[in-house]
Amino acid sequence: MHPVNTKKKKIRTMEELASTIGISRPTLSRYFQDPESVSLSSRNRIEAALEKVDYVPNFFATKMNRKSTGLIGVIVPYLNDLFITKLLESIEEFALKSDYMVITQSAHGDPELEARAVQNMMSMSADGVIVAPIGQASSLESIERLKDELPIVFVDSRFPDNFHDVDYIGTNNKQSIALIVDYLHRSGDSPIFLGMPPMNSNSLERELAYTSRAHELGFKPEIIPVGVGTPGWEFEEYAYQLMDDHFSKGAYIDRTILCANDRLAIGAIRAANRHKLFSHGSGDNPLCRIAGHDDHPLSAFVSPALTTVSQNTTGMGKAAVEQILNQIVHGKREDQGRLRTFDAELKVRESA
Amino acid sequence: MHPVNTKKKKIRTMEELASTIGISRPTLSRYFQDPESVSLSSRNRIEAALEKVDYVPNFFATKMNRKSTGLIGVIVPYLNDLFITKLLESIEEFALKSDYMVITQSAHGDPELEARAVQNMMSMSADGVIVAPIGQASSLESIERLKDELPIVFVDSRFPDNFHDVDYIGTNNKQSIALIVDYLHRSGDSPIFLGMPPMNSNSLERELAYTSRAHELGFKPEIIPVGVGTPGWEFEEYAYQLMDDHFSKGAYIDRTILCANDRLAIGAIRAANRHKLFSHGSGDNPLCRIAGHDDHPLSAFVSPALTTVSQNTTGMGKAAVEQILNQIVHGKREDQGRLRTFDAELKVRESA
DNA sequence: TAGTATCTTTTACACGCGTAAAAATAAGCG
DNA sequence: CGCTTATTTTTACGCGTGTAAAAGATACTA
Repeated sequence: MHPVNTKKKKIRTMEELASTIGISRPTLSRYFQDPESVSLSSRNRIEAALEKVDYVPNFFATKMNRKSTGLIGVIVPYLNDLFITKLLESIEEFALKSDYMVITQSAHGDPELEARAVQNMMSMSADGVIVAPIGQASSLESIERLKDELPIVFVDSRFPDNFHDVDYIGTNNKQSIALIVDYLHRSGDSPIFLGMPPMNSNSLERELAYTSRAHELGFKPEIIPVGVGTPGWEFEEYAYQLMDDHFSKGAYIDRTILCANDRLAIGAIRAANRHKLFSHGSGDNPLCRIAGHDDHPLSAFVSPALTTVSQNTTGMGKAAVEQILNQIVHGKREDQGRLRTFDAELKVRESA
Repeated sequence: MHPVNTKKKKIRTMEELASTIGISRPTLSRYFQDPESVSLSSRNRIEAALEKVDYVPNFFATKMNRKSTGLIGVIVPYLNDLFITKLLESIEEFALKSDYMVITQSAHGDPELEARAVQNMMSMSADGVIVAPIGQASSLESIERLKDELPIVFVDSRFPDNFHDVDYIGTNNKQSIALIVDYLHRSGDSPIFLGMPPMNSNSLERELAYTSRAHELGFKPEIIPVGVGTPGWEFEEYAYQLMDDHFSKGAYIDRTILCANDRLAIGAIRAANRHKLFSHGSGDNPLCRIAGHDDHPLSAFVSPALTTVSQNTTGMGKAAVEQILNQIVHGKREDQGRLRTFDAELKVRESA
């Protein structure tokens, strides 16, 4: 299979290509935007030529003088989280299906980088921007400016006290937390709650949902106090340290711990394993139970496999794209943003 | 803290801004590229004006008629892998330090999307492109074209039989595998090898390194045959299914298994746990040992914690940026690409 | 076949900014 | 203060493409 070194002739500009074909450049331009907009004869000549030639339209020139850039921006808080990357994959999948190109920028947990990402999106005149904000630390000012300029949609997390006119796609935390709380409550000990440091809206919403459901079920909610120091974005490590500390003191060792997300749960499970709180194989009931939230891709692979509730990342990605496209097409900016929340499904595995 | 709604005046073009300041546009243009290139008096007037105004330069126009776009493209095979995202974070960190903007495109494991990503990079005239190819399935043709047009660097994985003139940054698989093989060999049973389906260069290199080291140490290398069916990119699931199957038949249950990467190891550990192959707490020696490769961010959190060797992602990201910048600045395209491989460190934890 | 409606292509201009060359200003110097 | 040189600013043009308006081609009717 020796590759025939048929180096195609390199063409640099549309002008050049047009003249070699023998048509005018604007005709070619229109062909690239919609092959149907050109007569059949021209189309055939163009496509024949494209076979024998190596031409890539200039990205900047094509986007420059155009009402719609065909770009959808995505701003994510960080990348070292498989839930976020799953969401990102889903967004890209559906954006591509609608012939949009996705430009992704990660804030790497840094508000300044998030602000810069916002600038980039405005600078590129993205048709719309899907934002998974880093949370409380976000620069509201910069996101405010983004909102004034471009259609935006929040996904995963939002700002409950601001941006009421912005669409939001997320998990129905009230439902998902109730689902897992109910399960834990009826299958054993009532759960206590391990939250994340108050970084984004999910953090708060899930804690409130837990408390509220506890009251409805008639047990006393109990929340593990957050640890000291700055936990950063290393959720597993944070939860591990915190719970290892507690377990060492004999605290919580026989409790059912509901974690605000799977990454925390994975850290907590690690701590529990270190203290042998799961008595596998020895017949008796485990002392400790741990449950999570999200259905993180690796949650089925830890031991004991994590009982959790699944977030519908595919649905959320699809919905985020739909909402942003809706704004792009209809240009509607209503007083009240549309909220689309997705119900979670219970994933009973081994840890609870 | 009611935000003072000091909506800054929106300025759309540099022309507009220049006229409100009272200087010419080119002066402003030069200020944005290098504030020092403008006289102090102009600089002060410009900076004073920028305080009171909301202006973002047009991304496309600024990149269009310029020899250097200031863009570094990064093409990754997929995003659902924390090793890749760690690498990505490192690349972005160092690119930003050199005032380059990073454009990331994921192939999502699909050769067609990878080819499209390549097109995008050429279309955007990135100053250089860092490519972590999806591997054997990659469209060599499209990467070849990319190489002809722009400076490129391979990272993580490469094409051993082609592209000898392309720089490569990766892990020194020979060293890293020897490191872990030696450790396993001297601390217990000699390891057998669980590879990944032959998808990228690491797959092959690590298997060869294992075999070679086995011969040097004087034990017979043994490689677990790859499973049937298309394993896709779900390494954990693949390894879990494969090893669960073997363990069910009693195969390999008392062996030391070296996995080609941590994601496989996590799947294998899960299978081993299901078959209770790690007899924790019962005093006797574990029947089975499992080791990985990469030091995946979650490998310390599975149980038993994964013994592995760490890839230096930070160093690799830094080196990748350095190499691409080197090509950009010196424009050198030598016959032989520079290979920079990083040694790994042993991370002894619990699983072996 | 002339005339009109329709479809296609081309001409002509615009987009927002970079940059080389020209002009203006400032600085140095006797 | 006039002249030369160094520095800064401005003028003028170009980048590669989109797109509205004008021109041309085609089809259809009477």
